[in-house]
Amino acid sequence: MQTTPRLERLRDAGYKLTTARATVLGVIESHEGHMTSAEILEAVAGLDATIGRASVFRTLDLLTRLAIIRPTYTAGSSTPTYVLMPDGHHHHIVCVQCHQTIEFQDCGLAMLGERLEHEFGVKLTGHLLEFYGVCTDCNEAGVVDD
Amino acid sequence: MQTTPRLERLRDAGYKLTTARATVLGVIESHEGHMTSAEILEAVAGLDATIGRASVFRTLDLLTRLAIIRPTYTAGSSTPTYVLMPDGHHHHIVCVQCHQTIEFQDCGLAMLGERLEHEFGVKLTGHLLEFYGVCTDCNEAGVVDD
DNA sequence: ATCTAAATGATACCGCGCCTCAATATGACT
DNA sequence: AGTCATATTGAGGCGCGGTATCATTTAGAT
Repeated sequence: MQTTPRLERLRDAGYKLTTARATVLGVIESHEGHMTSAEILEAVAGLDATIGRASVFRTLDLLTRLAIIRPTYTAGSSTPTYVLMPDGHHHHIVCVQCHQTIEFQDCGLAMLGERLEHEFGVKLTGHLLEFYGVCTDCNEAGVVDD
Repeated sequence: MQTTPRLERLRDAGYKLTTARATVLGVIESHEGHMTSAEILEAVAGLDATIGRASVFRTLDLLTRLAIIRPTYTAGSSTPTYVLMPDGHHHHIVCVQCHQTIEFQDCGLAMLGERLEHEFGVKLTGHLLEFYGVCTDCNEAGVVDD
């Protein structure tokens, strides 16, 4: 089986490296952005039709628990989009009008993270920082706001 | 109709102040924490049985668009929990094992926000900062991790 | 009081995500 | 390499969260 850094993380955590898991992770990694579960399901089915829906969802849950990906709300109230957190963290801006996301690098959060670990006795593995606002396009499109 | 600061925000944005909206917002405000849609539905039904499910979900969407609340996926991939963002922002730690959330105050993000506004030409209204990790309890419960 | 348009509630519907369980594949051990 | 225990899988069905529809009601302006 292939051996990518992220797959190793699975093994290190005591999980088996299976085709289903490798495929799901591969899909997300190659996309390098936000994907809905529907998109992931479709892409996985395209690569390997023998992989079942259930396994995809199970893998998504697993990857989430390992802080490799993170479900995040962007559009409707349902169906999260999954975002890859290459180094355990991710940062973006979400336009509340058009749901476009702008990713950005960052940030003085490592320090804050360490402080929190001591303060609350937790072991942190990653973080997500989301800003909300109105993007340039939507702003110009002219919402009667201010 | 009642007049709370947050309800005024609805009116200012051009929305009508209805019983359904006031009730939903009241439920979330009085809970002051994370609530699933099921919990909100139940609480609303308890207060006013004439309010329909659809309106509750519509209101949740509306409040989200106004950055008054924010859905976040703390547990599974489905069913987000809604968190109140009193001042347009919120910060918490999510345990990836038991899904407990620890809220904390913050943070040097105002400065970062301003920088981003200039850099990307967006108008920010709020932000959410989530840390992921393992809480003390789960850590002691002994996961074979390191 | 009147009027208009936004908002509501009831219901039915759709599809995401989960559960179950027998079959399979992984990784450890010999 | 072969064997074995066990985690994991895939298929399919199910539950339910969330949405669409539409006639009715309500907020708010005049």
